[in-house]
Amino acid sequence: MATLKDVAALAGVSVKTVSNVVNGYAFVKPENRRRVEEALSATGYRPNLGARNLRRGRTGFVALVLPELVVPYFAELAGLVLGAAQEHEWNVLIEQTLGTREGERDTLASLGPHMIDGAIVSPEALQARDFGELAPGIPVVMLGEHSVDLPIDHVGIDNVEAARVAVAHLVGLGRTRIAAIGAHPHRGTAAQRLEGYRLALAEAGLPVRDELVATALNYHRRDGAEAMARLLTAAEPPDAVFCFNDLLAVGAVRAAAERGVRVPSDLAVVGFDNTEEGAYSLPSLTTVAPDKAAIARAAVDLLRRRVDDPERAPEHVRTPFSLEVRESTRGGA
Amino acid sequence: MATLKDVAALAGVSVKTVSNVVNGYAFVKPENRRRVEEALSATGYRPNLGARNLRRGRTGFVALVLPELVVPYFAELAGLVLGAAQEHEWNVLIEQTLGTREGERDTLASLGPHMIDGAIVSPEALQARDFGELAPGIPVVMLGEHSVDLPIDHVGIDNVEAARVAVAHLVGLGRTRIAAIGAHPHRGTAAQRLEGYRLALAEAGLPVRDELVATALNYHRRDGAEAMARLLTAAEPPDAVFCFNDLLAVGAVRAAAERGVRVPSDLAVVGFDNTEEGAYSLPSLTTVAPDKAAIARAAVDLLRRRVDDPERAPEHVRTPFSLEVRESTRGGA
DNA sequence: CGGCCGCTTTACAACGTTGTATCAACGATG
DNA sequence: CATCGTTGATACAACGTTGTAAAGCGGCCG
Repeated sequence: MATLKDVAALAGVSVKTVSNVVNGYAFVKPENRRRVEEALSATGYRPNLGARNLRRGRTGFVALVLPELVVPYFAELAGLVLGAAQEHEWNVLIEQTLGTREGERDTLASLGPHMIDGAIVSPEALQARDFGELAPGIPVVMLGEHSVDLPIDHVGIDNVEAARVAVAHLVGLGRTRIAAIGAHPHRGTAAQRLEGYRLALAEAGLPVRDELVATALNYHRRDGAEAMARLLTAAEPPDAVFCFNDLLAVGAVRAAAERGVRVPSDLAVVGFDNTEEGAYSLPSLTTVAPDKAAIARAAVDLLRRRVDDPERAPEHVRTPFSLEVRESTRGGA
Repeated sequence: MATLKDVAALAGVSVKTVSNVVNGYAFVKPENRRRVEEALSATGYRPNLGARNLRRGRTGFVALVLPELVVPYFAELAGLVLGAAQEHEWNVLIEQTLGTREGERDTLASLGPHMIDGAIVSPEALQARDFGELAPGIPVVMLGEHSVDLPIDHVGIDNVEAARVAVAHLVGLGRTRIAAIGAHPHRGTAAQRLEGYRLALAEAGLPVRDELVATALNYHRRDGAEAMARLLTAAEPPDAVFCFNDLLAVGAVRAAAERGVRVPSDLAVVGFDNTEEGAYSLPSLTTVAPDKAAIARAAVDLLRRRVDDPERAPEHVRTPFSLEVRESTRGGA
């Protein structure tokens, strides 16, 4: 592998002159520039980024820390972050937390100080809170959960309002026994969506029944199916359900179908995340659609600004969302 | 950020002694070891991986190059590769090709020689062929496509046989007008699955009808739906369809449903990849199930061995698969 | 007692790059 | 003609780490 030294020797100039050419320094004699460029392509020189970074103190890597890639929302988001990062000439290192905090702590602690310029973190459960101490000094942008008390940049939608809109839509269909799937003891977003759920019910003068609020410890299809199965055994089963993500909704739809409950006529279903899967499922899912591209872009932009100026005040960017109304709440009753 | 020098100063020993302690060198006087360890934790020392790697010539990074993370198969695979890589103390850098080769070439060419120890590549279209020249000298393991002529390590299932089994299953249900969705001019796997399809038909004494073989330029849900819509306009529409991945199958199922064609009674559907989505869709998808965990493990293992010994002969690892029979081919006419 | 060996530590160089200081050549200015 | 500023090139040091060679210090053996 050719180094600056090799190129310099071939071109008959000093190492620094080659470096200058490579970095576009203006004052190089045309003659020398030509010779260097020739030597560069002759040797197929590629700068050693490791060495360059060591010298410059930047690495060109950012970490994207998220729970699981198998969750389509995160996969879609990761894809968009990859794209956005590319425009900043950043390479993305993906770390899966899988819910466990220890492994996470280790990787980030060892990787943290030197190998990454910053991190975009989609926190699960408690992680948001103690992230500051976990990665001291690393520029971090947080996704999803909005913890105003933390002095950390943050991007996300208004979860309370989004949930309220979703449930209000169900109310507008005339449903009265509206269930929720996705309550979670430690997840900030879960608390916020539950809050929006309660708000919408209150606005409609409907009671909040505890037996209609189902907990989901993970947000996978299986959990949605199990929760729905439980809800359907109630004396008075729900006529609508708001699921805190699309996977839960997919599971819920299946559990309903397996028990002969028809969607949307017997049960209207709303999901969250607007994954492509939900748009193609049978029936297609009405869902809260966060602008994922905007989230990815905002996160990377925010991280860029934080890296450039570590002292700036933390910013909270609120990205837009919309409600995609599809078959799972259309027609029927 | 503390460096070896800082720690050495604090402990009153040389930089190298600290380095020795950090790296577990045996011959350090207990007294010194203790002092160094104290200084280490007092300063919260973290080795600068960039510097270490520059010195050692290894980076601890591997690239995972794949078409798109939004395709669930790749998301699931990526998750598994991340896990497998962790056991080798590798960090994974994910690159999306999005089908375009230029961007791909650039990233890998610049990243290639110095920042990654190797790459696991899931090639799309032509990429397999010219990958050797694209990333000269980088240890590479190829996924999916089996090009025996390339002197490159490779992991994958027997696509011809898998497709044959899938279509044979449809034949076994008594279907006679069996369509295929996913033919592609440049994709190696597409050619192989088509081959298996033809084989199974031939074995059953069924003709291969060109009008029943649908091309799909991408393997997204939309493409499956469009292809199915075309197939259903035929004079004699198919009574079964073998889709080259689950996304195509999901799209096909939806297109069928929108036209009142029932699955599986009117149309039996088989997918490929065994994504979770297919297991929960309505109806759930019969699908070819490659052992994804085995693929991920084999790929990382193979890469490890290649990195350790660049001269070894390329190996082709064939991972197992099975056919998951579900609702989309169960019961019905 | 001299030489050798094993343990322990250290100085030094090197990985490949870039910032800084320096120097030389040159034309312009007073 | 002396001085200055601009242009162009270079040597050197440094980023933080580790491999190498070597040296100091015992003790053991001949």
